[in-house]
Amino acid sequence: MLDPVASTRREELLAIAAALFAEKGYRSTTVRDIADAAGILSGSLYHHFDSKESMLDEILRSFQDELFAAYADVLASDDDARTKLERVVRLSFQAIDQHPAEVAIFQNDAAYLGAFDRFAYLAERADQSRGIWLGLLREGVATGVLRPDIDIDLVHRFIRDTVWVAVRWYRPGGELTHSDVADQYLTILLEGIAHA
Amino acid sequence: MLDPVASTRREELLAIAAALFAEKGYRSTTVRDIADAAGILSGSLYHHFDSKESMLDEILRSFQDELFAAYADVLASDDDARTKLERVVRLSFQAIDQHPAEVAIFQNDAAYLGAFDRFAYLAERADQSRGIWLGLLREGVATGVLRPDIDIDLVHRFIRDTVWVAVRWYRPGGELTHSDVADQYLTILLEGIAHA
DNA sequence: GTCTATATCGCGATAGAC
DNA sequence: GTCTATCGCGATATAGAC
Repeated sequence: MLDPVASTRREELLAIAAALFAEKGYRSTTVRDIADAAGILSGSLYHHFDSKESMLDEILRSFQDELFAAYADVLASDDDARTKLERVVRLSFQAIDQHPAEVAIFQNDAAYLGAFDRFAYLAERADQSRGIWLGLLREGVATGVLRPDIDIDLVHRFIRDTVWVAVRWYRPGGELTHSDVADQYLTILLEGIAHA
Repeated sequence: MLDPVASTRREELLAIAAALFAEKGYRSTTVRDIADAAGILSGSLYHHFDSKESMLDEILRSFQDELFAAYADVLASDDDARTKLERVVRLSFQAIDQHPAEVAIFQNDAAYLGAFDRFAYLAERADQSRGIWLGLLREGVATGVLRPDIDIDLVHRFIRDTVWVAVRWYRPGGELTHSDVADQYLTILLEGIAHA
């Protein structure tokens, strides 16, 4: 990126596309929708991008790279399993706050996109994420900070789903911060809602 | 329904359509997809149904009616709040087991469909469901069976999302029954995963 | 109840002018 | 960098034969 200003228009268009993909779904968003929102004609988009698919690819790749780099930082620390688990949860809610469109696209369209070679990396990232969670949960049980009678696989799916699905209702800049949501969620997850 | 046999073909076609809508999304499923899966040509579908939209409408309406009738039974009982809460959770996982396609369609396409007058009842049902959950949670806090320091609205969203999103990975007839999943989920929700 | 044939529309993408 | 103009395709839906 020798000249960041030169890529401004390109990034602007990607942001517009991401918002539309998130709102209407990738397949239901037309290149004309994107062009309309950008105030240009559909043909003009092809000056910037090869195809609609390329736009999506660029959006998802840069987000995933950023997210997994952040995960790697947590895992490289020498915190205990429970702390790492909390940090990964917080990181995820932060990602929803900072990149709601990217998360929504991933939530809504990843299953469909995974079938294409071009988006095979989405499945790889999902596997990688699963490995991270299962590792932390196993470590938590082994070191005695988590209950021994839980089904690790099931807990993983519940955590993953509940965290990411929050993108459907969480609004950046709203009353609740991502940190508030993470606090409440970790309380429920770790201690439950039943009165002691 | 004077002659249930006469409607068999119709219901067969609706089941085929529901499975495809669930798998690929409503908008991405073509009437030709449905006709192909049924072994007929696309034009022939219009002998049975007005439109693709009518098919979806019929699928969603009958499912929602059945589900909310079941909720009403639980609410009409004189169980305490915690028991009712558990029963509603179990009922929901049972719905995923028995009507996975309908649940998946609702999960994936309701936000988009809600914008159409024809599907306005989806939003009404969502409100009704919210009312049920909030009522039970409030009652639970008031009667001391739930922690007083939880954010009722947030807990509602977590429960709703986690329960229904399970349709993405739960497989009817698989190793885990819907009852197993409900057991584990209620344990996590009520007691948490942290070691005491 | 399904077929053949087709109308009409909107899609992603392209070529070349400005 | 955006425009005009358009291609080829596949979408929903329809009309009438069998």
